[in-house]
Amino acid sequence: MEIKRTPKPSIIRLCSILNFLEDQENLGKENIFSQEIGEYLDLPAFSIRKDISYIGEIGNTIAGYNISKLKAHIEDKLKLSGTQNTCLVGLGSLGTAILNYEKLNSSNFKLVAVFDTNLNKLEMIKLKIRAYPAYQIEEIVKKHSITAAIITVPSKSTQEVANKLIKGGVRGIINFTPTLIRSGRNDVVVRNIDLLNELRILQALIALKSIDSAGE
Amino acid sequence: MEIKRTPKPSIIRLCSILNFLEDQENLGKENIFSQEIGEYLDLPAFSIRKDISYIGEIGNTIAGYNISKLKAHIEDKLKLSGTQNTCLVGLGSLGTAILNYEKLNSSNFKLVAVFDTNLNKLEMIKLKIRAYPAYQIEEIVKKHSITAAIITVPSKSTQEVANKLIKGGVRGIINFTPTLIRSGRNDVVVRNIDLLNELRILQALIALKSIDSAGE
DNA sequence: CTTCCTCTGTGAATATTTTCACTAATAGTA
DNA sequence: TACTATTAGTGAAAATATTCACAGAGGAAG
Ligand SMILES: NC(=O)c1ccc[n+]([C@@H]2O[C@H](COP(=O)([O-])OP(=O)(O)OC[C@H]3O[C@@H](n4cnc5c(N)ncnc54)[C@H](O)[C@@H]3O)[C@@H](O)[C@H]2O)c1
Ligand SMILES: NC(=O)c1ccc[n+]([C@@H]2O[C@H](COP(=O)([O-])OP(=O)(O)OC[C@H]3O[C@@H](n4cnc5c(N)ncnc54)[C@H](O)[C@@H]3O)[C@@H](O)[C@H]2O)c1
Repeated sequence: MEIKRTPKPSIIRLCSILNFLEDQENLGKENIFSQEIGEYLDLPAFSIRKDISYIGEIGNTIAGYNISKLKAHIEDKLKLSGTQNTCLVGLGSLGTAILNYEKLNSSNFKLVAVFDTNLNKLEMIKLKIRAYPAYQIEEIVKKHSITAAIITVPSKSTQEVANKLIKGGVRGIINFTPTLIRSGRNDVVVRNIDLLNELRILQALIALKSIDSAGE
Repeated sequence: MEIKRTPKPSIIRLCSILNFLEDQENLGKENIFSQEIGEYLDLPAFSIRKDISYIGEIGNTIAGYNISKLKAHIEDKLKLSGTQNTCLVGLGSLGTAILNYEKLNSSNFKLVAVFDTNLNKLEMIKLKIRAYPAYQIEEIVKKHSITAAIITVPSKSTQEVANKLIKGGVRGIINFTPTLIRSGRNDVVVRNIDLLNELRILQALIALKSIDSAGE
């Protein structure tokens, strides 16, 4: 059944499943059961099967899933195939760390530009990725058809940078800044990742778990 | 009503609300309406009120919410007050960037230790935070009652590091590594943050939005 | 003192997501 | 062939979360 819509949580889990499948394929595995995927993601097997079922029938009743087939299927249905031109804004300590992230290079996300206001820093880059001053964001984003961006600038510049990116045509932003971005449009997706907020969520969830288990 | 349990998504949103309240308080604001909070978080006002209502009545019908009162109330109910001893494992480029994160210093999360296997790197630290070799993780975590940890080691060492941390008594882990952690226990909370996975989720959600709006 | 206005808090309705129990497929085996 | 064992796929039930519409609170204005 093609018409059924996939719940957002399922989409997010499918991305994690994809990641796991890549690892398993690199380890030389060819087939995998929902059970095994579930163990990795700490979810029951039926939940994995349900997630996969949203994007169509693909498994085999006796050998489980063929890894490369399932991988291709998820990529296809979630529109994860094809190269996505990506950029990074803010070449401070966090931005530099992200440039070192080797796993990104082997993915379909291609870092084609980095931006910073500070020209001295720009001169220090030894990487092959072209660096530009921040005032060129809109122009370069357009020129290279950049669709996704990673923001690692000081908090107060976040919204300004986001505005420029969106104006240039970026449709997805990962924001490592503590300032939330408002895009004002519903065709732009933003994921905010803030360490302090994550720590708080962690702490609150731990407290919740304690209550849960007290009730058992 | 005290007995009602707070949904997990509400808890997570309350953490973001708290963050916003801090900013507003620093800006000198004293009172705030659910409407304003909602605009910031891009949610309807009734949703903000509902979230707050889970932790009890606190608002005023004419002036909205008193910011410092609401802040204290959220902190109290979500058990976010009190100092949490925290550590960082893996002092590479990402770990170093995180040590620079100034906002953490003004929070209740106190970084009391950093760990690395590489002793040369340990010698290079100029910070006040004590650094230890990785084999001391369990011992130091116990000694300082560390409850939360941030992992930024190479992917293959992730699970091993997590095991040591949990053995020492850590109950919350933020994992910046692409390898998911399995704690094997339900009193340990893990938040996995992987850039590549986030980019994929972004891309998949953008595709989903396109479908959505096509249907409108 | 009454009316009006605005804002919170919330029960109930709706929507979404997860869980469960079962069907069907397939291969190995006696 | 018939039986067993194993695993995917899936409707339906249950659980969870979001949305909505309105009651009630209380200050301001006349
Ligand atoms: N999410 C996390 O876990 C986490 C961790 C650490 C830091 N941070 C946040 O990430 C951001 C960057 O942190 P950092 O330690 O790398 O800071 P940093 O000061 O080292 O780097 C910021 C960089 O942005 C550049 N910049 C400033 N304004 C700019 C603009 N308008 N356009 C383009 N570039 C601009 C600066 O020149 C600098 O190179 C901060 O907002 C910080 O709070 C987040
Ligand atoms: N989530 C993200 O956005 C993101 C971005 C970049 C990198 N990463 C990931 O973060 C991790 C660290 O990245 P990096 O660029 O800082 O790498 P890095 O190599 O610069 O640093 C890793 C550090 O961990 C130390 N280390 C190795 N084994 C250890 C162990 N068993 N115990 C303690 N310390 C140990 C090393 O000595 C080194 O200092 C990697 O797994 C990388 O994939 C994540």
